[in-house]
Amino acid sequence: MLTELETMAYVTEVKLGGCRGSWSGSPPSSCAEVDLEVIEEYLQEHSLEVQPAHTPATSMTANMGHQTHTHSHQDARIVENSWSGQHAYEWCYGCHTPNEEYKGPAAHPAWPSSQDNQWEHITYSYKAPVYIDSDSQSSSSQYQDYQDSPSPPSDRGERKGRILPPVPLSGKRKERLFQFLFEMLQTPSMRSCIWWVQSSSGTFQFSSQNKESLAQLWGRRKGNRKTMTYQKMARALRNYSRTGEIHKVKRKLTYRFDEKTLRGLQGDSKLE
DNA sequence: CTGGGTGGGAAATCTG
DNA sequence: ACAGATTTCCCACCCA
Repeated sequence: MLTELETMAYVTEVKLGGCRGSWSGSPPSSCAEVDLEVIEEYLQEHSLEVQPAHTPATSMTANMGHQTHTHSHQDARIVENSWSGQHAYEWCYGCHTPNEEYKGPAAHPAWPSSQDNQWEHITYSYKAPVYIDSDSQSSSSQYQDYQDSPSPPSDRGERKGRILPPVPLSGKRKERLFQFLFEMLQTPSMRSCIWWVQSSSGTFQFSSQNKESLAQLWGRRKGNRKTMTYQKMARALRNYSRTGEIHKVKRKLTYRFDEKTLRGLQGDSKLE
């Protein structure tokens, strides 16, 4: 198997495939498909080290590349290889190392080719300053308006997850979709799948071309029986508009974390 | 018309 | 057993 460095190099290369939109909204355009295998492996090895030795699940390589192909037996394999949802994730207290290095500002929405030391801690705790993206300071003038949310009717009220009892992770909480999404948002290598449109407001967008890959990654992480698709993942996202964690913005493939949710996600690491 | 997105109801699953 | 959080299906609607 590849060494970490090689893996990284590969990963970054794969997606760096020359595609760069300057602003936030412009997706890393026609970026090559993302190699889930590599990314997932990396994520598992680094961010999820706390996790049960995942099966040498590699090998089913190069299948997922094509997000939109139909899967049949592939599903089965995914199931087998997926680490059945047992994800050691802690919503509030992390078993992670405070990564100061993560001062984010990655001026350009470009893949940190090789200097992405950030990969080292894609743990669940990030430094507050959300990974700045293209647009936080950009000309997103046109996207100012969708701050529509008057103010969360405090439906689901307080960040139930956020303020978890200071109990040691006796029962590890399963990672939630929005947490996963946030994590991906902090992962430079996932830029071709998802990125911040305006990190300050928690607005992010999926890549039209790689959204399926991201969905599959989510599905695998959860250890679902079938392959996760963007459609299904989006359905879950829609549920969030009810509970308030994430809201849809009029823009295509764009969503926005609720303020509280975002604060929780960001502050998560500071709590330590 | 078609394809890509979006919205949701509803039932099935999983997990704590 | 039960509730919460999806997951899975499926259908309707929109818009470019």
